[in-house]
Amino acid sequence: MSVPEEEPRWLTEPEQRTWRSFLTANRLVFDQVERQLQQEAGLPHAYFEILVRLSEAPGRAMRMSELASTSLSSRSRLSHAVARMEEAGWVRRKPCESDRRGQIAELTPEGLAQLEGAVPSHVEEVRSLLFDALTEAQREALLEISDAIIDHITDGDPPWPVVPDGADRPGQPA
Amino acid sequence: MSVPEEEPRWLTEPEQRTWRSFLTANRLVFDQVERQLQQEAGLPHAYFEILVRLSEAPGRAMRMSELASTSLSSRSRLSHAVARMEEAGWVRRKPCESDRRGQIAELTPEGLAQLEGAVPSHVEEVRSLLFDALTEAQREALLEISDAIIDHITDGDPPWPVVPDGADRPGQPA
DNA sequence: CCCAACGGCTTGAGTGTTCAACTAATTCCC
DNA sequence: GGGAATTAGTTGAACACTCAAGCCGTTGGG
Repeated sequence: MSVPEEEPRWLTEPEQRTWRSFLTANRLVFDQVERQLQQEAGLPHAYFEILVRLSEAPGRAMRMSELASTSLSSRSRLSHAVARMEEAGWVRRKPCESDRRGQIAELTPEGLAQLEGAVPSHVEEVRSLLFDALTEAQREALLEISDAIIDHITDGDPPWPVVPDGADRPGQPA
Repeated sequence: MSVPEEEPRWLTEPEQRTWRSFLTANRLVFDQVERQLQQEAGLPHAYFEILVRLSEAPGRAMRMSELASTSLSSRSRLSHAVARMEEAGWVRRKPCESDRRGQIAELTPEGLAQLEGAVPSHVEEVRSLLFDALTEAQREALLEISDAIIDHITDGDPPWPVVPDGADRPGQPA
């Protein structure tokens, strides 16, 4: 109804095509990842990511707020998610010693088993959806592009370290 | 719980980094697009996309099933979404002449106004989130990569024509 | 010391998405 | 032509996410 006074900088035609393709590619990939994970392991991708982050943390435990930011989740979302996963027995909540406001989420053995059960087919799916479609040069370009976007948006303050520090097991995609 | 018998093809370390960055970049971009559109125009991105597709269709009307596939929406999702947008007065349902099972969704003037009100700030957001982060070469690479992914997944049968055919107005991102 | 501001986390209502089940019209094909 | 299979679309229940509000702890001046 109300149109801003200034004419916005429209997208050029190539930009628009890029945006639409980017959007489409993303929907296709992530919708399928979501479906696959839900079917094979009965968990949404957001939960999977939370479990991955927890599994990589020292002691397989992490402060709620830290877990929220590393898994790109709002606090609210994480709260709901951990509540559900606690019911499922995959996660335990513990009070935080140093700050009585805090909560620590800890991955249970059952949660780890759940995660490890979900990983193989998920990895397979990611490979077949994404990497099988790309040449090595494209893969590399995609990494650089993604990092450029992340840097731009977070202003050089990425939500998690680029190189995961968990060293005792093969890396998990998240 | 049940682990497949064959060791899956693990992701290489560069592949894993690429996947994580891709995932992160995507979340950052699309979460923000969603938030922005919700705040400024009070509609989710999925609804916005539906309105865009409708606005580009001849007669600003389209069969439900066609609309579903061009907007990358499930039939169920579209049904719910159109129901809501019909309540809001943005869309009208009409019976389909040639197939009495069919329904035709038509964009109302109010719906068009809603869309046109939402576009400028959305375009601005897309530009500042995505294109401001990329060089022209990267933008081009992103287009090629996205198209490669789309082709791979849809097996050369993209859900909508690459070049939008609406000609009487500046292109809208979706 | 105390009160106000802040930070960490949870909660509940509202909304969107999914999945499976369902109705109804159409097509296939014997 | 008639009945099975298919296609179009809707519906409701289950679930996840968002937003705003709220509850404690903690911190930082006066």
